[in-house]
Amino acid sequence: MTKKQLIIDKAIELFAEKGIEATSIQQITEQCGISKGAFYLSFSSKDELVLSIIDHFMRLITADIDQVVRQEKDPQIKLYEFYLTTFQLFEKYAKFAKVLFREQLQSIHDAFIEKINYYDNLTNQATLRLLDELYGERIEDTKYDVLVVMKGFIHIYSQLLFAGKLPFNLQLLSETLVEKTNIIAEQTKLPFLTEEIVQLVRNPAPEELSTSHIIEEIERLTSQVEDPIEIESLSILKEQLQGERISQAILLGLLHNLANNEQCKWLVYLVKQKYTP
Amino acid sequence: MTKKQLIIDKAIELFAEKGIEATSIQQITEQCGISKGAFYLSFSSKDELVLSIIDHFMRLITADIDQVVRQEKDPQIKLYEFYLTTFQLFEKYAKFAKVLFREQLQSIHDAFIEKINYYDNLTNQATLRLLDELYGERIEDTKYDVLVVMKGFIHIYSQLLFAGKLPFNLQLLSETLVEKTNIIAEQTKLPFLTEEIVQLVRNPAPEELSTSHIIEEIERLTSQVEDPIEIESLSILKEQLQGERISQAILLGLLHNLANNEQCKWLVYLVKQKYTP
DNA sequence: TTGACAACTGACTGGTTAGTCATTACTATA
DNA sequence: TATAGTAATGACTAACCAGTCAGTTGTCAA
Repeated sequence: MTKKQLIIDKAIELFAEKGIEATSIQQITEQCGISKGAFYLSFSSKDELVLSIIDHFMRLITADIDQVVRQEKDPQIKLYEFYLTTFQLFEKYAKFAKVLFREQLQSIHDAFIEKINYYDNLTNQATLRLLDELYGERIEDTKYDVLVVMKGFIHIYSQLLFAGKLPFNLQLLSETLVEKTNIIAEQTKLPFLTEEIVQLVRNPAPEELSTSHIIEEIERLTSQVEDPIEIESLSILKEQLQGERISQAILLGLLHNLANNEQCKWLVYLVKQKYTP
Repeated sequence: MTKKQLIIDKAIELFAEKGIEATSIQQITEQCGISKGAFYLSFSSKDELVLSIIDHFMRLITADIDQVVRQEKDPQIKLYEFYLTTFQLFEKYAKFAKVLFREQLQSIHDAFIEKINYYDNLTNQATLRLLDELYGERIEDTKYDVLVVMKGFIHIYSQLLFAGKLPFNLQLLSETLVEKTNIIAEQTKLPFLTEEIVQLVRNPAPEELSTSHIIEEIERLTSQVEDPIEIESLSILKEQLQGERISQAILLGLLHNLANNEQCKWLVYLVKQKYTP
């Protein structure tokens, strides 16, 4: 484990316990068994640490959820898996999720909200695509309401999950939420949200999806991954993206090689967003 | 306005802007135009200020919502009014509500969560009574889920309210939530929450409802209210509660006299809880 | 063994915090 | 006007904070 990862792990623990604001760098370095100076070799400031943590976890979560929604499957099953994956991710990254819910509207720094909003919007996009597959034109008027209600379900049941000490039956919970979502989507006649939310659910900033940004991510990963297949895949992927014609078959094959490595999930997500239908 | 009230008002503003943790006593006193020492004449610590603020607003909110639910009306109309009142209260005390949502799961101090939970449970009790009126036995299996879903609706739409700069059409929002609530309550077959939540929605601590506690509240108010009718009502109320036989007619009449004064709302709520069916 | 370089340390700076308390200003009664 | 009692002040303490940097330690190659 790199020093950076160690710091992130311990910081998350402390943030979850006491909140970001109330946790000092001192306490984090003590928990890590390193000196204060060593912290500043890995991160230039406390803010950078927090932003790194948000990026780190939100990328994992966003990529996983997107992957579930992109599958070629019965949309009803995907809806179930969407809920289940979401709750499983919250369980897996419980401490981070606690921090997230905790500081939610809270700022300390506008940059934090902005970053969280950015990833939130990405997930909203994926969810809207799923809703379109599920109900299509039938919920044209109410789709934003259905989206928001789904987020409300997730939000409030997550709170219970965190308040109670677990373990909950997440499969059963997801089943009941699928039922509720279908009922709401099929029966709701009155829309509330129309255009206001379009601003809130705005498209993600496009610069993230530039080819050069993706190439950078590949180069970053090249120095981190160890598996030879993955290294070669990254190398070929770079060539493909820089070449003139891109073979979908090769692309998908390469992404498949990389999909199981947590570090590469974000890259896979970015490439799929940009180059696959 | 008392000095205490001035401090509460300005503190709420600053807390809403920057969060509780990030707001110093210094800043609060500067905003009030008083010295640091003067603050400590009104509150013994920052924690006491925060707890006072929570009490102050949660009492107003709890009492108002309880009053809506207690009316003798068509339950469907009460459901609508329940939502509308909730959102109107959030709008009225927007700054406090922001602080509440902001620090939500956050502790800084366990005492804060405990207090918020206490009032949350009171509102849950009122909501469950309303659900019983609305759907009775039909939702015996799913009533806790319906309760939680209602809270999810309120939570997530409130977040939108706070994120967007308002103004939203709260009447329309409440109408759509009535529709959604009815749909969920009448159509949901699969229960998820059963007994776990009974622990979370536990009854409020009973000591709050002791007669002596209510008498104390009357005495506290006697030195604060100015309207002669209200002063006399408090005096007679005290006699009634200390006497052996309590006349329901007199009681209700007195409560009616006091109901319009914001300061007295909590007393009215307490007496109704204890002495009226 | 030596030298070069990177990793690491922790005392230190300048700043902010909650809370205290000797002192002063004000107010009301005699 | 004199006096007693209360309200208010703000300099002060001790603790903590993020971030810095001169100096130490560890490592590896020559």
